[in-house]
Order: sequence, then structure tokens, then C-alpha cells
Amino acid sequence: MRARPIQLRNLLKPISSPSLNRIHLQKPVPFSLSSSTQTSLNKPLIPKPFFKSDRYDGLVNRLCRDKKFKEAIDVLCQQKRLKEAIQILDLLDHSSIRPSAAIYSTLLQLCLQQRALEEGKRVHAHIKFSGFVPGVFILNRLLDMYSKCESLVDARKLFDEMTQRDLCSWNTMISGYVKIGELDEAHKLFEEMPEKDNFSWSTMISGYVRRDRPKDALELYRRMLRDENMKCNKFTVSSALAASAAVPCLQLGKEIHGYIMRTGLDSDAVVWSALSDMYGKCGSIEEARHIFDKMLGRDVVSWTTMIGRYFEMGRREEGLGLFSDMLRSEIRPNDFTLAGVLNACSNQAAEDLGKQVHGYMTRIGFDPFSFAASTVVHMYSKCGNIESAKRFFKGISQPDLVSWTSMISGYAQNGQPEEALRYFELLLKSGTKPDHITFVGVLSACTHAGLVDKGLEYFRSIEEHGLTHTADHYACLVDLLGRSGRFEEAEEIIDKMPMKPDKFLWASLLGGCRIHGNLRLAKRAAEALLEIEPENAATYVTLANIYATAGMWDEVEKIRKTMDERGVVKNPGSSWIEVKRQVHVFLVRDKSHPRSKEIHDFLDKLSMRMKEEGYVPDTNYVLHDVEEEQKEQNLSYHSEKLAVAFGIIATPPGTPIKVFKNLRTCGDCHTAIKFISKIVEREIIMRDSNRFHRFKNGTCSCGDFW
DNA sequence: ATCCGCAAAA
Repeated sequence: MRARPIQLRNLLKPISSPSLNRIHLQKPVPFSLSSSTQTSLNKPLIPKPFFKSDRYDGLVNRLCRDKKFKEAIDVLCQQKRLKEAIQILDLLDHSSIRPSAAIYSTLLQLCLQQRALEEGKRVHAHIKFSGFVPGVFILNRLLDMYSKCESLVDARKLFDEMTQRDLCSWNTMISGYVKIGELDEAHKLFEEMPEKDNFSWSTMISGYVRRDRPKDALELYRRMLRDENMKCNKFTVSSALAASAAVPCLQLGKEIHGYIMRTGLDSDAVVWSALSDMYGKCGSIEEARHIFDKMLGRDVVSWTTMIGRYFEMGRREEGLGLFSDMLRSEIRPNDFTLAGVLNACSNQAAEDLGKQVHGYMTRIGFDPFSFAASTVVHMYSKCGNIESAKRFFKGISQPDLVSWTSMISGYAQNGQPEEALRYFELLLKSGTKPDHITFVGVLSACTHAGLVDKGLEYFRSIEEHGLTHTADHYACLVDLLGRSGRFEEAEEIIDKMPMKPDKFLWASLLGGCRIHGNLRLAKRAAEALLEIEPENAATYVTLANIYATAGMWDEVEKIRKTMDERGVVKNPGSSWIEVKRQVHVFLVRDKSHPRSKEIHDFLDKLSMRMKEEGYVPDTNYVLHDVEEEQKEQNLSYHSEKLAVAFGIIATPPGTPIKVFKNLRTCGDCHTAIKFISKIVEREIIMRDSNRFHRFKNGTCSCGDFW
């Protein structure tokens, strides 16, 4: 930056004119020049940003001397040297040359490009005082400059002052409002404007889409169709597709698809990607893929979108397949792509694969300041490898909030709540501002550690950090109190909290009631929960388990009947384990695995050893009315046990085993795996839908506090 | 001018 004044000096030096001295005074040279020779003056302190700009300086000097100010400004603007270009206006003032629309237009265009509001205002002021009467073209440029700089108040002032406005003025004004999200103001103008073109319509439509008002967008699109003067172009069609994708409305999307084919608008890459995305968002992933395959000019974003779509639907194999296709194509994945793949690894707990992606990122040299770094932290911590997460985290020079939060909640879930809280303190020291999700991690750490009072303190401190309590925070608080049996306080909070308790809160409370056998409150929580989501089988099952533990079998039976009547289907529990980069999935009583016989034989043997060690099956966890002796058998074939057993026989002795379950683990399995970890002398890590359990030598990191 | 992509918890 320090090179600038020198350039200016060089540029102006050969000209002798009274106005030049003025500029010299305005721009003092920031270091001593007394001993410098002419040659050293010509050498810039830092490399000049533009090729051969020395020659251009000479050129500009000559142009100014010849009073060819317009040309001088053009040269400077081409080099994006806005500040110097504006200085030329001063030279102009002191000459007999009158400013022209062309000069202002060039300058404004550069201001607009660089979002330079201050400079733009200077040009505007110059126009006002130079006596130049701007035409609608220049005024539109000014409008555009203000609206691109998001200075809508200035834009509107100008707009209202304009004696004549053309279509472009209206459109510029509208798109300015749309850009800053003032859709209602934009819409007001939209209704007022004398005539609308494709731009007006598509700006409004896509504005509504982007601000999450897809219904308004569609309504507008329908209105546009009724307007006989309007013929859709690729812009309106694209925004209409985005609208039907956002609603989502497959039927309308298909209509637009048909329209596109009929009118030959299908030659545009953007239209194609909007089309593919519309099908993807409307759930027709096959159709989306079909269009993707036929699409010309697929870019990183289209690849990333398509890959992410598969992951969204849980179709991991296809997503990864497409990712490897991408690696073989000429398009390179970027941070978004990698983040998407890593995120899929996190959710599926595919650590080996995640490691590979991490390795790939290291090889191509990813930007350590990018959000992609945070997804690596998240991946390791979600895969239960908090050590790797920490190692990677420590290698980031300036971790972002997401990385911090991933570490905090990672520790909280992995049975090291003290470490989580330590990281929170470190975060505060680092000067990063926590957000509401960080506090969810902190509060859940307190919950896992049983630090009720400390949790209450953190809860109170949330507002001191300039944040407001969210429903999530209240859910954490109730979880905290409920798990340690402080139900009175929990209920008081529920009755007093400023928003309606959500399903997470009631589910937490129900969990607390299960631990402490609080039947009355369990009933209240379950009722509230069933009102919110009557189809969730987990609620029925938990409530039934609470009654079963209390020996109230009539109630259990009643719940079972209600479930049948309402047609509630239990979400099938499944567990999986990654062995040699292959994922093996197990369901209850699953016999489909190729090594099923071995697994079951092994479990039988294990079962005997466990009983010798003092394990007693807890049949309360069996909801359905099977015969007593059969219950025990059902238990031993729960998916998590199958996956653990397979892990043991498929890996060398001593290898830690990592199993993942889509639901919460059942209490009996939890006890059983504690025994297994001791018998086979393995560390067993299980991630259920709630947290991690690390079993080692007969105990679990959750301290049975789940 | 228009389209599409990431992230922390429960």
C-alpha cells in the first residue's frame, strides 16, 4: 500500500500546473525522500500489482499533459487504480475541459466493481457540482453503484429525485432491495412499476426463493404465466425452477421442464443445473442424476450438489462412487465437496474413509483457514477418535468456532466432560465468541459429568455473552436437572420458560424419568411428546420400559395396544461396524451376514462366560409379549451385540472395536458389552444416537449415566 | 442478471 503515493508522485511529476501542487500537499509522501535519487524514486517499495505499470505511468503523465483526461482515466481504470483515477477529476476542474458522461460512466463502473462507496459518493458529488446534467444512463449507474454497495438509502434518495426513470432504474432499485432482503419494499416497487420485463420477474422470484419464501415465489411465477406479454427466458425459467425446488413442488417442476423442452431453452448450463437440482430436491434423485449425466459444462458445484444429494438420502455408496468419478474427471473438488464427503463420513462413522479424504486434502494442500478444516475435526470426533481430532485441531493455527465447538462436544460425548469444559475456557481465552451451539456442547458436558450446579452457572452466563437462551438451551437444562433427579426444578423451568417446550426437551425429561423411575412426570412428558410426534415409536417404548421396570405390566400392555391401533412401527434398530474399509450392517436377529454362523456360535460361548462372571439379562428391555424364555434369546441377538461379536472375530486380538447404532443402545446391551470388554480384553467404543460409550475392562465411560 | 455446494448439539 505504501507504494501508492510514490506512484502518484511519479505520475504527476513531469506536469507543471498549479493544481498539481495542491495534490502534492494533500498526499504527503510517507517517508523521507531528500536523499533519494530519481532512480530510486522510480523503484516501488513493493512490487506493483500490474504488469508494466511503469510504462503506463509515463503514458498517463503524457495524457494528462495533453489534457486527454478521459484517456488517462480509462488507462487508470483498466488498471483498477480507482483512487488515482478519481484524482484526475481534480485536474479536470482546473482545466477548460468539461466532464463528459463517458468519464463518469467509466469511473462509476469501477466504483461499482470494487464496491467503493466512498469513491462513488465523490463521483456523485462531482457530478452535482460540475454543472454536468446527467442523463438517465449515468443516473442508473449511480443507482447501481449505491445498490451494489448496499447503500439503499442513498439509492432510494436518488431514485425519488429522478425526474425520468426507465425500466432499468426500476429494476436496479428492486434488485438492490432484494439483495439486502427488504423484499416487501422491493415488491411494493415491483407493483408500482409501469412495465415489467424478464429481469423484474426473475429478480423478485429468486429473491423470494433465497429468503425462504418459496410460496410467494411460486405465486409470482404463476402470475407471470398469466401475463400474455411475458415470454419466459432462461433467467425466469431458472428462478422458477429454484422456486419449485424450494417448495418443493415436483408437479410444477415437471411442467417447467416440459416448457423448457418445448421452447428450446435447454441449451443453457444454468438451466440444466437448476433442473437437476429441482428433481433432486423434490426427491426424484434418479431423474436428477439422469439430467446430471446429460448435462454439459458440469462445474464443481454441480458435482458437489449431486454427490451431497446421495448422502442426504443415505445412499453412501453411490455418493462415494460419484465422488471417485469426480476425482477422475477434469473438475477438482473444492472445500465444499470435501466438507460434504467428510460430513457423510462423520454421520456414517466411516473413519477409514474419512482418513483417506483427510490424506487427500493434505496431499493437495488445502487451505488451513477454510471451513473444511473444521469438518476434519468434526469427522474424527464423530468417529470416536478424539485423539486424532485433537491432534488435527492443534495443527490449525486459528481454529474457527465450528472446530472449537466440535472439540467441546466431542469431548462431552466421549466421556471426558472435564476436557470439554477446559476447551471451552481455552476458547474464551482465544478471543473467539461462542455461539448458542457451543453452549449446547458445554451444557451437555456438564450433564454427562453430573455437574448440575456448574451447568446452571453456564446457563446463566449465556446472556452475559450477548446471546439469548434458545429452546435447545432449555432442553439441555432440563436434561441436566432430570438426569440427576432434580425434577421439581426441572418442572419449574418448564412452566416458566419463555417458549413452548419442544420435543427435545420432553424427550430429555422422559429419559431422566426413566433413570429415576419418576412415573408421574414420565407420563406428562410422554403425553406432551406424543402430541408433538405421535408416530415416534421411541416414546412408546421408553414409557413402556419405565412401566415394565415398575412391574406395571397392564400399562405396558395398554401401550402396546395403542401402538398397534395407531399403526406405530418401531424404527428398526441397526448397528454397523467398519472393518477394512467395509461397512457391515446388522439388524436384530440378523442372519444375513456371510459369517452369521460363526457370530452366533461366538455369542453363545460368550453368553456362558458372561453368566459365569455374574451377568444377568435384563428382560425389561423387551417390549413385545414374547414368552419369558424367549425374551432372553431376543436380547442376545440385538444388533449391537451382533456387530460387537463380528468385530471381535474379524479383527486381531487387542484391536479396539468401534460399533455404531442408529438408535439409543438398550440397557441390557450396555451391561452385556461391559462384561464382554472385560472377557475379551478389548476396548469397545459404541456410538449410539445420543453419545459415545467407551467400554474398557468392565466399565463404561458414560458411568452408566446415560 | 438467472442455478447448485460446507459447518458445531439434541
